[in-house]
Amino acid sequence: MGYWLFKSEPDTWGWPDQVARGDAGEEWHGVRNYQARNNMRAMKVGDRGFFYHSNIGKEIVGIVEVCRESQPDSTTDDPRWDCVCIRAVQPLLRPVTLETCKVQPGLEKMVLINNSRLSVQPVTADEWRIICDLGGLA
DNA sequence: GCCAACGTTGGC
DNA sequence: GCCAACGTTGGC
Repeated sequence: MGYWLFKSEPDTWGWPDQVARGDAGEEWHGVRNYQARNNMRAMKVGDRGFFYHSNIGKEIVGIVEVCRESQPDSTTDDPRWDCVCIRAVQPLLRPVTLETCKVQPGLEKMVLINNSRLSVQPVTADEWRIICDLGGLA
């Protein structure tokens, strides 16, 4: 299974918005960056992702699941852009802040820390486990 | 609110 | 194909 991280400004689309979509999920539209798009194209249904609040909070707040493979982005006619759908799975019991990630052994190489501008990022299985632990999930 | 980093655009 | 200009992102 693949692990990923999705960033969103909570002002625009936050974890509560994502939860409100329920199992139907939400199209992760609006990505206009090739690296981020390529990451989405590599996703499979059932892959897991962290939901990260940028700017406000700067913390990982929840876990999502990819519920549709990448398809054309409905918000543009530009055929270059497509995106997956994700649905909320569960919140972290305790959000994991960027600050925590920066000092946590094992997370030094996280894309979140080294390429903070990439909006859809891969996460390694080790990083996933460490952050779930920090977040209070078994 | 500022600014550094970085990706994209477009002229040549 | 190069590169300068520009816009956006996101931490601080």
